[in-house]
Amino acid sequence: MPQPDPKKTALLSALADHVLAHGLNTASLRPMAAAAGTSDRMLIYHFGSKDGLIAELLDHLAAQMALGLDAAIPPERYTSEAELLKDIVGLMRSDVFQPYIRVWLDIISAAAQGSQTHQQAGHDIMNVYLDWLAKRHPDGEDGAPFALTLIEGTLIMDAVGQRAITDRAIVQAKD
Amino acid sequence: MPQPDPKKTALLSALADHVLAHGLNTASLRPMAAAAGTSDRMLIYHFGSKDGLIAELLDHLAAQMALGLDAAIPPERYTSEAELLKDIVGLMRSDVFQPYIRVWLDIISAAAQGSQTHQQAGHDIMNVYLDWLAKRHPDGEDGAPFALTLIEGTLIMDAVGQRAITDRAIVQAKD
DNA sequence: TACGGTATGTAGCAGTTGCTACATATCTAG
DNA sequence: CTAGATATGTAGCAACTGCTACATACCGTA
Repeated sequence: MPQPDPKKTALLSALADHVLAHGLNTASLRPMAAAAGTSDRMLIYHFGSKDGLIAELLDHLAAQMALGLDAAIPPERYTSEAELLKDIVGLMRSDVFQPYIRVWLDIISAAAQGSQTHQQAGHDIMNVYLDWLAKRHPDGEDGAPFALTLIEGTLIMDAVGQRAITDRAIVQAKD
Repeated sequence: MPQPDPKKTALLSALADHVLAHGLNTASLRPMAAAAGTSDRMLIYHFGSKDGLIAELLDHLAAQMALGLDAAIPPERYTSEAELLKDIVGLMRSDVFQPYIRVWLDIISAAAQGSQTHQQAGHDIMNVYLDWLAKRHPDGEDGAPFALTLIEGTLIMDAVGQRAITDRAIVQAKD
């Protein structure tokens, strides 16, 4: 019983835009509602609670980002891990993906604090990303976990303005 | 003019305990004050603003964790990168360090959202950690950036309950 | 003993939080 | 045509946010 529910989907799109622009963990109902052209009252009505809203919103965002990833790097196997890593890091630093990275790090932070909602979403997203990588990595499924972990590390480095460390790390990945 | 200011230091210790137990980004003045045996009024008086408090608190926490790291793994050079990584990941998963990791991921999240205070602290912490690693890594300064980035990645994997990916990644680091 | 900085308690302000009560519209099925 | 679900607006609640005004205490110096 997959119910697309166009109303909710429209809301989620507007909410996603707002969260990508203003952050996830600091988002509160009233500003979100304003951005979506409704009231906090309506958000609770449709999603039951803020937590319910966040759960659906994270699904929506994950699907959105997955589409973007496929479009940016088609599923063809690289011959060099270093090249793959370089392309991905470049992608993550692009204006298109930066907002998603910010939300992603918000998810991580909330998950680490014990939020089941965020941990669940993060867990699923990682599985999708792992598959995505396995299709492109020279070593397929065998190389994906390592590459994925390294890429996540680069997100942290970049977030605190340590791009130089990122850059030195990825060239040394396979030497 | 280094002013240790024992009053502030005592406050910071209590505040650090509270933040390690309850999270950084969700911490507000009144609960913190209660944990430190004062009032929000006094915290503002001593630190000027919440942001000022956070800045000093992050310094305090960073120094505290640096001590813990030195105590846990003395500065002796490993002969195997895999062994070093394994020990560090084990350390980061220990009950002693888990609270610091949670705070660390809070710092990352806030830094990514553009907080100068958090980005600055995160930047400095990474430099300290890089030095720490260089003294223990088989390849010294040449190997530290790679190892550091990989370790940061493992923190994210673990946070979303994907320890299996972490484990597969670190055994493949040097093969 | 009077004075001036340091320190601290009590109240409070204006704004925000997630969420609810209640009334009312709109739409759909019998 | 009418009953019941679906949807939406208006108000409001109690708790909490960072921060400030103000009055008062302490405490070393002159």
